[in-house]
Amino acid sequence: MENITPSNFIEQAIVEDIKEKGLKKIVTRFPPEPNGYTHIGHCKAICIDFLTAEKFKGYTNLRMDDTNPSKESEDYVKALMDDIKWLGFKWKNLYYASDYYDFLYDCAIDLIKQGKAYVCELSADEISQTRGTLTEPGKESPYRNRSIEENLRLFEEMKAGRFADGEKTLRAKIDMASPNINMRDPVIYRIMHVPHFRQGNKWCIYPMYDFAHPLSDAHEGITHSLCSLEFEDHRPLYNWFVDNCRLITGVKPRQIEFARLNIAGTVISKRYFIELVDGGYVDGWDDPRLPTLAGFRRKGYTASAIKEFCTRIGVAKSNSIVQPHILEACIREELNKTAMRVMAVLDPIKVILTNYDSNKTENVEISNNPTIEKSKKHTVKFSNELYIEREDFMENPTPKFFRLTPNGYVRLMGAYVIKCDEVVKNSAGEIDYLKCSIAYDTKEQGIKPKGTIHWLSVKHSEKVRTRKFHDLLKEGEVYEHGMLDKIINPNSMEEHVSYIEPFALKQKGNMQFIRNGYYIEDCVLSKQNDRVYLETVGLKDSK
RNA sequence: UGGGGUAUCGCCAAGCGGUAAGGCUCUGGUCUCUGAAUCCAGCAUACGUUGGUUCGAAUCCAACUACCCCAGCCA
Repeated sequence: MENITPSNFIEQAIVEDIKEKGLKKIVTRFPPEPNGYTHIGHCKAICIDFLTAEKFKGYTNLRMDDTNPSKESEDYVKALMDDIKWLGFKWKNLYYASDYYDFLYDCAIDLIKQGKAYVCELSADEISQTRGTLTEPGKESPYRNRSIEENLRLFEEMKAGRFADGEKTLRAKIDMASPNINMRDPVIYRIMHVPHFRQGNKWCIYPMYDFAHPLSDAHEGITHSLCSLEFEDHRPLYNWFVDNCRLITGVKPRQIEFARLNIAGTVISKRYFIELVDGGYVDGWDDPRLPTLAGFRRKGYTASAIKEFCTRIGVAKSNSIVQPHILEACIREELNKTAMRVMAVLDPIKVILTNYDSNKTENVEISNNPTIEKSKKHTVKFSNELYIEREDFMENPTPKFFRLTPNGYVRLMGAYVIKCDEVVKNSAGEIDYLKCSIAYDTKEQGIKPKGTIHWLSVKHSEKVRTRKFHDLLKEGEVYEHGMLDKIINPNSMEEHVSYIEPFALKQKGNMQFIRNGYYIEDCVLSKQNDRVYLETVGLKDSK
């Protein structure tokens, strides 16, 4: 642990702490509130929490921050755990803040006994009104100076359920004139006659985050409590509880904040996801259009690529907006090496081979992944009627167009070299189909086509459903559009074969990805910020 | 106008007083049974602004400016 070179400001701080405090073990925690599914923002936090501890040979606890029973449920707990496991992280202990309710209650009693907490009878509105403003100090509550005995009795009665929701609160007695609003006698316990998903009806008072979090951290021996920037203002309060609660012994945890993740063009917000899911605008939490881990997984993203992304974007304190191309690059880099490829034609134009027997069918072997030297192959049926990509034919070619042109040659991926002999048009003057012929003797004739294109046999391909996706809040139209190599059997495919996404149709470099023919089961065209994206939908969990 | 933060290439981001890492994007070239991938090369005299200290500053000091967060009995 002595020779660790810090690679960000958090690790730097930890190295200093190790020297100054003589820490033996670094312990972090990932503390999600079980009220929603894991999203890419959580992933960043998860990576920071786990990877930091890992670097110092320490460990990370998973703690469900379940201090508000009105929002939380067991379903989310399970989903959260599944997601973290899927990412490949192993927590040392699984805890629940609710496991500490007794301890936390004792801490509150201790604070009261020290005259550092009091039962307040101000209503929520009154507390709000007496809190002061950003520029003016607050007013002290008339209940602030009750006797310790009375506070003890009242708090006991709060716990016993004598009062209605909101009637009383327990507040820390700190400083109503503090320039930091969090220090103006924050509420630490509120009355909520709501059953807790794990505690049932045992409690009707629940601790607030600001109180429960630092004490939970300290209680379970967390040395570094890493959280996002918006909690910077809470740090003095965090330290106040750790310093003032006499039940805390041992190493005091240190809170360090980092900037949360923002991705351009993507909303990362539980509230927003809930709206979309509950409103039926998306398929569910795992809709591939959502930046949830479940959505990414369904879309074919891999855990390692997502983790790589989190590593690449780094950890800092500046509020930055990461461009999605960084994530895309991570996905592409990995999937390029691992994903099985098949041919897919999105915008077909028919090719009829005049010198190929119309009753004949041939099996063509095509590599599952050309970047793998001894890649397995899959069989694709070849016949006299084919579809090629409309974009791969140009009637009046530009000088550097290497694909199919009238009287030009092009190679059909894994199959023959063909020549376009005639462009057949309909009455409207649009291309109906192309009459082509196979050049069987390319070698003899010295024909070396510069281009290679993908294709599908008309009678052996099948349509896939695609939808045009205008706006996340509107129902998309349905289009029949696009073909899929029929030979593909999803069950035989390895994990993560579904890559496509998200790429701009107009960006040529990225177009190559679809042209390379990854598996598509169902596509969605989405338009965001004037860019058109194509994403896969419908491939069920690949786990 | 109170408090807490942040400002380095199109996007992330290192740097911690000794003369601007790296990744993504982009641009050339190479190669190729998909114009992809690969490989090779290029891409900040410049670090929010203005002053100051110093032989020397992105790094220290001062004053500005811009943006973010805080007035839940949410986390």
